[in-house]
Amino acid sequence: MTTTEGLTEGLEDLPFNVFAKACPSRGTLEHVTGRWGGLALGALYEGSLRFNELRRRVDGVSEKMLSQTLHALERDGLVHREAQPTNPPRVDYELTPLGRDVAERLLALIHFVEGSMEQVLAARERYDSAKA
Amino acid sequence: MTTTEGLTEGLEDLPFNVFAKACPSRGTLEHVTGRWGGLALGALYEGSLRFNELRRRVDGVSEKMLSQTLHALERDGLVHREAQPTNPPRVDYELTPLGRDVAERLLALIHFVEGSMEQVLAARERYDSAKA
DNA sequence: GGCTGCGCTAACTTTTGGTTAGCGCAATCT
DNA sequence: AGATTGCGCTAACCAAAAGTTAGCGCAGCC
Repeated sequence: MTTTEGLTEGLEDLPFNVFAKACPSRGTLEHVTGRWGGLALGALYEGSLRFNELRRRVDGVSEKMLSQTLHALERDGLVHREAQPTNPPRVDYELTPLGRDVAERLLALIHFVEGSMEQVLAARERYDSAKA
Repeated sequence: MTTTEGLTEGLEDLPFNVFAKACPSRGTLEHVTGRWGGLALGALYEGSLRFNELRRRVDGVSEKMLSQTLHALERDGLVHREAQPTNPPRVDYELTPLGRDVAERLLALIHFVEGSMEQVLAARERYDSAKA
């Protein structure tokens, strides 16, 4: 893309390829699918939320991680951050159009996994009892 | 589900909910969307592969992590592992039907992200130059 | 007038991920 | 013939990421 890169050997037709170690898409994918990134995007899909609202929605996330995660997503252009310099500060987060598109795909995956959990748990029991 | 569980407080209608800290679906989602889980599923979508074939495909993964990742996916019933006790050992991995369904959704997300990378990179430049 | 909530950030600890080395044997090069 | 590489791991160790705790300054509530 930029100038000097040899990281798409054998895949010249596709500009970006997650399977290549140095491809920037891998980093973005990690932001999106990371432990908290996915849940944050999922929660924001229903509408804009303030920081602590989001925090309560995403059960178990620490302030540090949520803040970090949101900054990464904002930098990648998936989330828009609107801070009002009032006191106490009010900061709203909402998905950008690109973020919505990503969140849709993500939610399709999330909901599918949720819906498959019985199968998954059954598979685990089989696996564990076979190995025991 | 099994017998004694009180982890879906306030969401009785949905059996599993990733947003709840203790929900087992969160763990499975992490296996699926984790750094290597996603790439492994993506690579296996094209067909069954041996351990080291997979390792070469997923650029940058260590043997330890790949092995670990595959075991988790196997336990969750997404990947089938077929080991032949020959020497040198031959171990083939392939997706289960459930794994295919998951991989399809995942690939939709992955390909969308790959296709959006120019926008993402542009957003990053904007963000970085604004903050500088 | 003391307490909580707001949205963070800095310092520290724990957990996780990653790296290196080795395993025993078979097929492949020299 | 002898050395070298590849196979699919695992154990031991080390670096990086995530989690935890504390604190910020002010506004509104009790």
